Amino acid sequence: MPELPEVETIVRVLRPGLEGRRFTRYTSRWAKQAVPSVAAVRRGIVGRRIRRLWRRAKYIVMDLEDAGNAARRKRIVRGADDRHPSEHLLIHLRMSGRFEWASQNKDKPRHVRAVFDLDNGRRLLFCDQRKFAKITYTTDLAAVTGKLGIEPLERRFTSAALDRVLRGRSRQLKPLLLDQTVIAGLGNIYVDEAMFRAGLHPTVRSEHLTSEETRRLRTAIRAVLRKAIRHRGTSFDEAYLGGGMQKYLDVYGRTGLPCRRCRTPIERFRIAQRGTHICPNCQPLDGKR
DNA sequence: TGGTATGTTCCAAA
DNA sequence: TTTTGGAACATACC
Repeated sequence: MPELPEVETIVRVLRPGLEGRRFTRYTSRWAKQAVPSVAAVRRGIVGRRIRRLWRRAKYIVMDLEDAGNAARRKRIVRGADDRHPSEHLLIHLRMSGRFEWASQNKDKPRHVRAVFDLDNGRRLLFCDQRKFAKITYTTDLAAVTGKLGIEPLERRFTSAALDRVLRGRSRQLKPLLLDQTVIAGLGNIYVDEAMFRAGLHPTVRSEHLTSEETRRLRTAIRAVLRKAIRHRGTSFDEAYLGGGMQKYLDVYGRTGLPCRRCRTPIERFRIAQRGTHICPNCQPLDGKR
């Protein structure tokens, strides 16, 4: 489910309830979800304060306060300080991970895989129908996130930067845009949406884009992500937050419906095992590419 | 019953 | 070496 805009939305929603709080208890109902292990996550986070909650690509990142006692301090990586905390809890939601605050006057949430208790008595539930999500405790953030590519909403993501990405290899455009080591945070929905906005066919070879097409693609990626964040992401079922972006999708999930721009029916096919949606008229594939 | 799913990773083949 | 395809992970829904 979640791509960059959904993860960003979740971080913004959770931040007031988590920053400054301390974990008092962590229990897991799905051991394989915890990395490196349930015990290691528990040792790493219980008793620790969450200094900051932020997002890197599709990861939810919690910076943990450095340990307060001498025994723990010894274990901390050298150089850790307020600006560069050395201990982190990372959550990757994969296909179906989601957070929910425990509450008595609601139905029991389904697929609860982990429970986090906080020092103010609140309880955060982590649910994950398909059990693909990962909860990682690490003292080496770069070991987890170091291979991720550029953040598409950062200033550094210029047309020139995208141009380098596209020309540095010879791949079909869509699989390249989905590659987290190249651009970090795009998923199947927003890649399809961005390519539609840019008028580009998903199988175009990346190195063949003109500089004008590259500029259009950069603008399209940023616009679609910003719009999705503004609408709090895309919801596909009742489970998720109530984001409203699905109302504004142009191609994803609109197979057979008329293109909003030219009325041509939207087509769906498969690239790299991913359902792919295009308007064949707005996203032509000219011969040589 | 079989096909599908918004993600990632690993392996094999080209 | 790079790119691509397939399977795996695990479950629910249509």
